[in-house]
Amino acid sequence: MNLQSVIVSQSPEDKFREYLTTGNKSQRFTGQQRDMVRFIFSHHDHFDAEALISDMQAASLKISRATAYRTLNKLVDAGLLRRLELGTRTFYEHDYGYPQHDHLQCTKCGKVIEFQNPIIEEAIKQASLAHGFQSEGHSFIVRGVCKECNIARMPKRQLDLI
Amino acid sequence: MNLQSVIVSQSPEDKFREYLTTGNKSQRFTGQQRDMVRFIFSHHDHFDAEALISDMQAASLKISRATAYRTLNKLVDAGLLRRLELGTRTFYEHDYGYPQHDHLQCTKCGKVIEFQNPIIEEAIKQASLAHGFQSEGHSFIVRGVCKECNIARMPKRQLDLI
DNA sequence: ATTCTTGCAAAGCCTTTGCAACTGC
DNA sequence: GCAGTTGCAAAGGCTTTGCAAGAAT
Repeated sequence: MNLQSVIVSQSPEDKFREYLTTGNKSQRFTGQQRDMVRFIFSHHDHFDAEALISDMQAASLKISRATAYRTLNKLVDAGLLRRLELGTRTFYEHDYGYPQHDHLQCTKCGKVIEFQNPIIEEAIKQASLAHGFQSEGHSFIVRGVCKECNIARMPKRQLDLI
Repeated sequence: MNLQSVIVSQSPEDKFREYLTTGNKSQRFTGQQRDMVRFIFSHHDHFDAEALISDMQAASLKISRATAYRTLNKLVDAGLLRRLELGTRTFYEHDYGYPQHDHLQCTKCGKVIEFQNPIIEEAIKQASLAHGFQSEGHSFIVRGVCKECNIARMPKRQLDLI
């Protein structure tokens, strides 16, 4: 996590519980779901389903693939997680308690860097207005090479010039 | 296509031929590849592999799935096509001869609207500078509801107020 | 002739799903 | 006890790939 958290009154676990029982729904909050929520909100920055499953298994937590996928979908629906489509793979990151931001993705090492820029909201507003579009969300990913990879790739001679 | 084309000196076909033989490569330009390039650059705005295959078959052009996928990858590599990751599906759009732009995607009807805004380049510049990042490209997709779908969903009473 | 491309079908990857056993409420 | 959840393994999409036959240069 690089950005400052947003202050929230409920714990992720409570928020999820609330979601599960809101409206006409009567979904259950199971032990496995509780483990997932706790694990995700104490450990991960952004991750994909497979990484979550193996990390939880490594932490001796019981988790089956099917349940992991099913619960991830619920967590997104509940507003706890945000889906992050990097290339063609789906990653997840904290949504609840974490500010809106965008991403720089390094094509060499795969690292993902978060950044914030209010200009982007402005661009969305302008484009929406121009096309009578009602925006609901966005995905903005800048691909390139991060500072570390850039230095590593640079021949020594060029480094001297900095 | 909604935006004004960029003037290019070579035909897409010639540019692809050039790519195939540039450097140490000695790749062949086959009839099927030629059909694909011609078809894509005369018909499609943006499309996915399956749509291309069935559209070409409907036009009585011979095309096998494997070759379509292989050639699409080459066309991206050659700079003729740009990959457009919408959600978790891969679409393609013209890159050569077509200006840089971004997308509004309607979550109701699936329509994709192109827009241009120089502010976005500025945002990329700022974020890259702040993180020592060397940007190579980006993907910016705004999800929401397009004008038509918005009107269709609106009760008659509210329409009267417009 | 040589080397690359094609086409089929099989395999890969990620994700969803049918169904019987199980469990939270 | 009822309705929702789990877990397995199978199936679903989309994309890649091994290999023998075919085509471009």
